[in-house]
Amino acid sequence: MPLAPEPTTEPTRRERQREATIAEIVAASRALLADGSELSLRAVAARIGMTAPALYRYVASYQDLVDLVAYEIDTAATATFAAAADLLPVDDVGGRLCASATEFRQWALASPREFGLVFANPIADAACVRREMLTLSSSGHLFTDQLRAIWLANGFPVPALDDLPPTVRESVLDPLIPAKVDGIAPEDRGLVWVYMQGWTRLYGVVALEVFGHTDPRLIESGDMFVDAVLGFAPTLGLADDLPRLERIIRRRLTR
Amino acid sequence: MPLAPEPTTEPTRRERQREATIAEIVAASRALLADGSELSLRAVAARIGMTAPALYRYVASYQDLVDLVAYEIDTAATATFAAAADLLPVDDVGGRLCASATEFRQWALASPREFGLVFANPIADAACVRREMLTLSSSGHLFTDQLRAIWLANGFPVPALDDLPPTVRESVLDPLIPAKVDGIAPEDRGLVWVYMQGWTRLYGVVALEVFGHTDPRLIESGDMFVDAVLGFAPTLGLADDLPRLERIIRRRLTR
DNA sequence: TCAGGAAAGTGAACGGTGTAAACCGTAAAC
DNA sequence: GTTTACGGTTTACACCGTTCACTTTCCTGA
Repeated sequence: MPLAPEPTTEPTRRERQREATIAEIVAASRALLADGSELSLRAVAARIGMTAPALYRYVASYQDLVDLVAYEIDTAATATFAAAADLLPVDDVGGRLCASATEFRQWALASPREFGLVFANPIADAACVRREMLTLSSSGHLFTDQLRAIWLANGFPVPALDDLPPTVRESVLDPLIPAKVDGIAPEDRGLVWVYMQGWTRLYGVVALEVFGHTDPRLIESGDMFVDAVLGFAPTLGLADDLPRLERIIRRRLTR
Repeated sequence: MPLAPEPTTEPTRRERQREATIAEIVAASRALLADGSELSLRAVAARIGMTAPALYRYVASYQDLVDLVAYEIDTAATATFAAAADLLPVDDVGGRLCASATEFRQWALASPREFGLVFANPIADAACVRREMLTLSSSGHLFTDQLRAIWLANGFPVPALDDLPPTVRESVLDPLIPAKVDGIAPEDRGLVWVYMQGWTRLYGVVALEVFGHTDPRLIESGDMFVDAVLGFAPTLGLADDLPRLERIIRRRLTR
């Protein structure tokens, strides 16, 4: 019986074909979501000229399809968050974070269904596959990277490991969340805790706005979001930059 | 043709019967959710010994049923949040808010589907009925009440109307969100803005935890939640009370 | 008291969903 | 060149929300 195929061998013809079909499935799914249609196996299958049961050759279940699509959407969206930051100079670390956060918010409001798929999909009770999906989420990597850039630039105060609750210390030393911590020395891991605090607040406003559980006029004006971001900025040593950061944020709000 | 029936007339027999059936529908729906089953018209109908189409005599659509159940769940859950506060003396205004907030969090984690129904149900695109549901949400009333109690007790600083962005000023003067503002003088309406900030942060942690998009160990320990609440407490003039408030919160975490 | 009518409930049906099983042709693998 | 396994279809099942036609039941007004 053959061992696992050569790791670095070129993909066989079938494998390439299979990969292409999967890409087609994801593309059709995203197109459906963008159209405002429901994401369903039958709709996806019809769009790529197949019958629904055939999809089970590529996807174990409907939830599996959702996870796959969510992952792809997340990486694609993260690319736009990064692109928003790249419109600013590399040394404007605070501005870049604000730009990405704002782009995140704008994306969420413009694609609430996609946001729901990626960021409001219960992961709690599911198996390890869905858990590891969480740690692979790329948007988390982007924001941790940007946070670290800010910290490297201005050295804002970060809690010492000994000042953290035991469970928090455990979590920042060996995180189960999407975060690029390999480049952060263990004694500086308090930075990850700051990230979690910031992510919680960003997620809070955006989820609140997307689900519409707040005054629509404040969603329209963006004041609630601006306040949330600027309210956290001082924690990152950006207190002196607030007016400038607000301009950066508001510039992205209207487009 | 008869006008609308006398407003204060006692309900006729049919009306009482109808009311009872609606209550039965809600009870069956809540029982389904509590069992972990899916909420469906057919399941609800079967549980109360009816067929699915009969439910349309009481509910206009599935979404309408969801809204109805969500409303009832919200008021029932709010009662438990209030009960948690009532275990503390009336003059411990800060402790009471912490108790209610913690009870809210515990309830959300224990009943994620109910939480999703009430607090993560898109309201944006729907009609006015769903909008007004938002302004009727009772949990918002509880928290605004408790916030006002704190403010009356210790008079923490509140932004002046003139310091608020125009849209925010508009929103706090004539709010479209669940908030009991009738008893708050217009010049003190900055308090409502503080409430929105607090609600945003509370909602953020809880939603993040419920959806599992964070380290499960931090959900288990509750450190993220404690940090979020204590992080906002100073805004409410409770900076000197943090250790005591933390004890109040943690006491409710484990049960 | 009795007829009329509205309200409540049933059954069948339509179009939709995810999913399982049986089946088949074709392309890859030995 | 045979064999195997992959990718696909067809059929079917058990659900779902919703509509329609029909019946039963109960309240009401003359």
